Amino acid sequence: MAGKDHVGGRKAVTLTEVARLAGVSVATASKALNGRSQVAARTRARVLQAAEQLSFVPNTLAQGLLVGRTGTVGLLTSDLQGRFVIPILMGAEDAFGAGRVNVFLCDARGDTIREQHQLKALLSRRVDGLIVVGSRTDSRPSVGHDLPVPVVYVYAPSDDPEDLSLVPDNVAAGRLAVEHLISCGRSRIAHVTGDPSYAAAQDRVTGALAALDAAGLELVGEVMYSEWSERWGRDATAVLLERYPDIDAVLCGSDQIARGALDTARDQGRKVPGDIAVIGFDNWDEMVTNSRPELTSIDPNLQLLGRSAAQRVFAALDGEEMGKGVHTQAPRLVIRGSTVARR
Amino acid sequence: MAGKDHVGGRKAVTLTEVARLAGVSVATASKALNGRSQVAARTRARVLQAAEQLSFVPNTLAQGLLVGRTGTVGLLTSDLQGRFVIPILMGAEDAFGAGRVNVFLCDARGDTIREQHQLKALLSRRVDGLIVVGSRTDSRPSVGHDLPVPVVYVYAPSDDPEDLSLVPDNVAAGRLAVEHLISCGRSRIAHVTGDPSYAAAQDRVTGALAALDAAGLELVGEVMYSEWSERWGRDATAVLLERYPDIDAVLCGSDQIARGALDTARDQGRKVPGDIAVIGFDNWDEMVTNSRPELTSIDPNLQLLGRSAAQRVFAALDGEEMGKGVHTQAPRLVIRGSTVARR
DNA sequence: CACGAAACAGAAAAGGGTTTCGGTCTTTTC
DNA sequence: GAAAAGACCGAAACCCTTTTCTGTTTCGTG
Repeated sequence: MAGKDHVGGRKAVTLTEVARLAGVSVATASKALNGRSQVAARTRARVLQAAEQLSFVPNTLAQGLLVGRTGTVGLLTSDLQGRFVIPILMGAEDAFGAGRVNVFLCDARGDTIREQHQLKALLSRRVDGLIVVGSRTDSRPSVGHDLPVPVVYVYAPSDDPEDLSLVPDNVAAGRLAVEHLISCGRSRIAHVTGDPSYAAAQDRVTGALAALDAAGLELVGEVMYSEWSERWGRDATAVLLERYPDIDAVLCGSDQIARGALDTARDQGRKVPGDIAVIGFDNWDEMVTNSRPELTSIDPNLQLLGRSAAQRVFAALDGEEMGKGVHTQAPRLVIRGSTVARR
Repeated sequence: MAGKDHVGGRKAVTLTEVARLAGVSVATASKALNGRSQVAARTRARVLQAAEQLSFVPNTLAQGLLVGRTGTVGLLTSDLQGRFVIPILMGAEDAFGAGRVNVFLCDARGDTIREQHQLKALLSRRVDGLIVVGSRTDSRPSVGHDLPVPVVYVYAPSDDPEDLSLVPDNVAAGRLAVEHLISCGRSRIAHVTGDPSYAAAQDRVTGALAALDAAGLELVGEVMYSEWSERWGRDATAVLLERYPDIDAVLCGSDQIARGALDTARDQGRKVPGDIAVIGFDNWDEMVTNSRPELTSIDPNLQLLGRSAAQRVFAALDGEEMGKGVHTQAPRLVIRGSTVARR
């Protein structure tokens, strides 16, 4: 008997066994366990005790077969590795966890074939909904328009305007950053950012330039594009300080670049934030709290984004209209020592 | 018809509908789709075409109901946030993805009640196996001994020796680090590490001391414990350099601490690796490649750990003996510029 | 005591797929 | 020409749970 299902374990208990032990029919057992009213108190107690004794757990799959809902959602990501996916995932898992929904996690590793495969697997599991999470804010191909379940795209929007996409508002983020720098009394602001092929980079530039324009200011020099690394932050800032020694703020396209900027400023004896203010994007905890000084950053509120996605799927399940188009999530400014001196 | 299931979608297609379209019984349709031999070639073609036309996807749940297997595995983590869980998760998801197993992801947020809840949910979903991932290498309470499915603990071992646990070998890691420093000609080695309540910290110390002992050396000063942060790395290294100016290597308990050490060394004009070698643990990509110089580190091979866990569950499903006790995963030394000068 | 009304228990169907078994139709062989 | 063999298809059972509907018992009341 042992070792039949697996070593040391027993097969899962079914309602039939509970009913037999309690000496009732499965129908009665079901009603007793689900609090239906057509069961005598004594009978109910007997059933409950039997269920307890066998540590019975109802088979959600069989339940789902009846109801037509599985209470599961597929979360299809293209890049788990990436920092941005995790907070989104947590937000979604959190929102779902509250109701009794479980999440299937699939990582396509950025491979389209693989993604199709995973998609099919999820549909065959009859997920009630689908959340597609990308690793860049650039638009991505839709997974299809006439799927039997609602789909929400997060972080990376779908290229099909009929789909619903939830993305961080990087234009607002750029604007917010510059407004903060200006409010700190800065006026000679330079911008070092990452890979120009990223929509995130372009959007932040757009927002930053708009905010500068609104204040009657201009960016110092050209936007410096390259890669999202500390190294580039260091190198670019070195060039910047040589070419424009009088800048009083560096707007950095990511927290990593910002850390590089802080390092170079420090190396060259420029005080932060006294001589130069530095601000980053992403509010990546480890980067932001370990630098000297701690880094002011724009938080894209990714966890909220994940939660919203989950709520949208919930709503769609309840028959609500799904909505479409790209919706943005407002960012949040987190002020630390790199722009405002600590008393 | 539209908007019945959800906006813009259609209900999932069942085998019955395919059979009707093909003009055969469900039995025949099933056999045709599954390559059974008792179907005429022409009939089979008709069924396949019908399935194609309706884009039929078989209901894995219904299949699982028959077979008694769902082809799903629960992955129960206590802390998704943590850096260590993700690589493990990826390794497992990867290994499972190859076979047709899908992963339910649950995050208990470090809450025991919540964990029990999730566990019950997973069992009610009839997962075929369970992987429990912790965020520290300290042992954790077993989720129970007589569950109807095989369970593997990863990173954080179970406190029940009857359970199977897979953990990184931190003793070996400590040893490996010191051996590397010695092989680089270092002999005056100090150790700055994190929170002493972490088994990881203690184990690495054990390994390090053993390696020193084997080489006839002694640690310079006491082990310096505090927290796993860059700040502590900086402060501790400053103290160290003042108290023992002649040290030629700092063994750091994490990559973060090591980055702090690098910063302080740089501030004080000590050349790395010329004057002082620095080595960290975890091989955390962003930390390790962005420092000046790049950081030598011990990689705990977490992805392999996740993969092993998946394979163990697979094996158990195939009726193999589960095994028990704590098994360790050998670490890997990754040499970079902080211990060996780049030509 | 008899009748109606509750109260309670159980049989059966449903949900989607697979499999077994039995039946029909065609083909081969003597 | 008849019997045996094979090829092919379909009815029905099964997995597990819920729900509806029917049947039985008990109780209260006239």
